[in-house]
Amino acid sequence: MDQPTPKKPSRIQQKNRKRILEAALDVFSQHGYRGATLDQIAEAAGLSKPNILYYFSGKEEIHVTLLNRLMETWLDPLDEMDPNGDPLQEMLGYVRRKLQMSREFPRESRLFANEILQGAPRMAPHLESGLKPLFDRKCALVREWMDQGRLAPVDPGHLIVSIWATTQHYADFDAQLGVLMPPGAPGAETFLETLYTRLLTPGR
Amino acid sequence: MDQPTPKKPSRIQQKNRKRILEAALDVFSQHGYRGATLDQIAEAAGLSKPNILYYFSGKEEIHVTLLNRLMETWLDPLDEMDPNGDPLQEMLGYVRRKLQMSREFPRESRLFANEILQGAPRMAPHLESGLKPLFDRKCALVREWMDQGRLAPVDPGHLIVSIWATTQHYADFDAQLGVLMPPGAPGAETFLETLYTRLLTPGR
DNA sequence: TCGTGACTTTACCATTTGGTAAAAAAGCGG
DNA sequence: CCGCTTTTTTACCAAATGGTAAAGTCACGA
Repeated sequence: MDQPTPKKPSRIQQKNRKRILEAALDVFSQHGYRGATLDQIAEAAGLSKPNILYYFSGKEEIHVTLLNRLMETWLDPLDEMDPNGDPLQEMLGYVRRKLQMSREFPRESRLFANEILQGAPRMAPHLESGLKPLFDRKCALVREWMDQGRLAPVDPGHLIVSIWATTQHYADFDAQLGVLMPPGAPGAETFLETLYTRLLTPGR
Repeated sequence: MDQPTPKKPSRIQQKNRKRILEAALDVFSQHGYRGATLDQIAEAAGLSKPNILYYFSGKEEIHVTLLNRLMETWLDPLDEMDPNGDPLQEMLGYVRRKLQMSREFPRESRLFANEILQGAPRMAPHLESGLKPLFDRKCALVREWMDQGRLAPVDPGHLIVSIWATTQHYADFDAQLGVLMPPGAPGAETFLETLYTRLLTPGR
């Protein structure tokens, strides 16, 4: 009932595709799309270049596959925000999850940042169809909370964007932060919790 | 008294170097270092490739020149923070100047972001020698203000980093924001002013 | 106006890069 | 162990790319 045309992928195929994607994530996140080469990916994956092209039709398909996989998990923290929870705690929980995700998947974060920096040439559709609706929904939720007086009023859109900005920064600008602060940037959680608590706590 | 070894650059030399750097800023900021090609830069500058290599010894020298010029102006807003001014107003003024700079020089912002994302291979020395000392100095100033009770206490380092993150985001992630919000993201100034006012206003 | 040095162009190169063809080698069900 | 499919390797290729050599062309002071 579920393999009409695409045959089931063999074990070895699954394994090698995974290895390639893993290697490609390393390379793309470090050098960007154009800066990455198939040879680099091949070496990192421990496979020959033509062998990689046996599993993927080209460089772009690898990249697109990575972006697709990324979008699946990238939006989870935002999606998990619960309309029935305590507003402030929900917001802080989101900040915490997003920061943790940046820390846990810095390569994914950089892959994303690289793509956006370059004008999102291979991801514009995803933004429109995947991110936009969720973003709008959560903006509405936040606005509702504010209207009810359960969060201090600010522009919901800018609020969410600022959360992305601050949390992603720790992954994407690691090279800069490493020069300025003790590695790992301890205290980021505390700082961001303070920041958003003071911003969002209602009633002067 | 000021041309010991390097002869004075002729008018035409000045003009063409400027054109090349202008074109290179376009190209590098859009495609990153490895994604940019000399041919692209040449075309954007309206010069032939070998002609460009008459003015610069190679691709890397153009890039490094841009980064050097960038650092000169990039730190100005932070430098302008006045120890004798009103703490909160100084901080808000810094946020405003930084945001304005991101808006006015988005290419420079992206050039910088690209370089950092890639691990700052051509800029690490600048960070250490140019940015670090200024950063430390301003952290000390902010901490002083907090100790005097003139700003609400938070980690000064994370505070400054968060200002970079939020303000740069508007330039660097333009492609993403364009999908989510009305173009130009009006209201960013207002939002950031609210954010940092609530964070930093002393006394509960 | 003429020579000389500053600037440009034309014609190339060697390497790298994404990608292909086809032969060789594994796997694997029977 | 056989035959067929899946996987991997070897040997290439055309285009792109950073860069060079050397022959012009231009500008301008004497």
